[in-house]
Amino acid sequence: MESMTTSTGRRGRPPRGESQLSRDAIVTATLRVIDEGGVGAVSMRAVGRVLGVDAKSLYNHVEGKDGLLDAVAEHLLGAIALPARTGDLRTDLRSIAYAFREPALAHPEAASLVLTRQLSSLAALEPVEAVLAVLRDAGCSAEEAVHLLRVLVATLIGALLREVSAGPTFGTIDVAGIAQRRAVLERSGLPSIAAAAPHLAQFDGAAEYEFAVELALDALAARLDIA
Amino acid sequence: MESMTTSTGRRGRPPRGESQLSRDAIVTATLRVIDEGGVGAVSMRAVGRVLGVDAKSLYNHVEGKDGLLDAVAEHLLGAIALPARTGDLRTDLRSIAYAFREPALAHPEAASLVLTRQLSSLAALEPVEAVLAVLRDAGCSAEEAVHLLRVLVATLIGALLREVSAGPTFGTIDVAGIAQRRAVLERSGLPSIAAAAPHLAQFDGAAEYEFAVELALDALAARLDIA
DNA sequence: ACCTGAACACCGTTCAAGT
DNA sequence: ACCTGAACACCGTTCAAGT
Repeated sequence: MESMTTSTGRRGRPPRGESQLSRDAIVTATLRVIDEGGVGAVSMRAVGRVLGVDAKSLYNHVEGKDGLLDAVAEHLLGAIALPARTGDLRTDLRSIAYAFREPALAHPEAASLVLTRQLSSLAALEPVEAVLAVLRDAGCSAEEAVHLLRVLVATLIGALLREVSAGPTFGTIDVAGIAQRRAVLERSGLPSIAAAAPHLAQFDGAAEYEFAVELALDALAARLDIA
Repeated sequence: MESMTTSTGRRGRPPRGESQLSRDAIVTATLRVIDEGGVGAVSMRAVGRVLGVDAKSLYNHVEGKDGLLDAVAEHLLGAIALPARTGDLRTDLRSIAYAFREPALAHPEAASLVLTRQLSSLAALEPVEAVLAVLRDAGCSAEEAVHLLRVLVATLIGALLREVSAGPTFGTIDVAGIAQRRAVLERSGLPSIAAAAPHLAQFDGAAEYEFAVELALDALAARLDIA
């Protein structure tokens, strides 16, 4: 048993290039930890374990645990596949909105990192550039473009945050679960909630996202027409 | 020095009612820890220290650390002062939106708890009831009311999350800071970002929130007219 | 250039022992 | 009913010692 561990009781760097640690490998390993146990399961030791390496080795490639989580968030942001522009405002913003959702759904447990952390890297700027470019093309001023960008992003982040934190337990068509939530809401004693209970007890992430995107696009288009 | 500590080396409950631990006192103490050091500074031991009590005593009033953070979030939600209804859709929703922002600003470091955690308590339902009641009065169906509620909440949460995480370092009128951020953005090599740099480098939380609220109200009112 | 042993000051939580 | 000592299995991080 003991002979299988990489640690041979010696000290210092292992004799051959058997570990091949890299920032990218670390990020991937962290994503695996997150996918399996959520962000709360991330620890330097847990990530090291996945890589067969001591936790302290990570410090050579990443700025502590916080830097590690930043790196994961940046990786996900970089994974956004920005669509080619067509020239139509609604089409283009809609495409970006859905592209933004993709990495969040691929790693739902990690999504809050992207949505919550303040990132200043270049990876974070690319999607911003894409939205601004579309808005500028539609003829709005730099100042207005920034404000509209921020409202749009706020809406998307809020919607995604709900979707990923509602999670599979809420989202699925689990008849028993829906019925139970509905019953709780009906018993709340709050009239409007009781009346809306059947709809409050359900949640279709895709449909809600679409609704939010279209409403935001409506508002945005209306604002640009009078501007 | 040692004589001042409450621990006398003995075991068991202290002789007199000197600790007076309660769920409420614990929540307040936790808020103090958060205000001073952020959510990351919260630990059972740190909260116990504020109260002059052993960390393990908290377990008699709160379901572990997670339950503690839930309790804080619920406390903040309960602190929302819901306005009286006037009967005008825009006026009423606007008032609720600003009421929602208040506790977040009072404890900016704690805001993410409210915005991020999934709460199922009754405290969390009151604001929902308020919004639904206004929407129902305006004549929209239960189903549409739920969707509009969710978009509205998503927008507010997204906007607040940005505001509190942008923090005082970003928000203030720190001329040097603004200039520096602007320079970074201009050097990014992304054309639309460079062009909008002066506006991207600045952030006025109150103004942005107002903009987001008005845009959301516009969209909402437009949707209700044709429904 | 990069990995680890030793070490430090922390964590959350259980449970039995006390009052 | 409620508080704590003892105890356990964890944390993040520094730094010098190794290759």
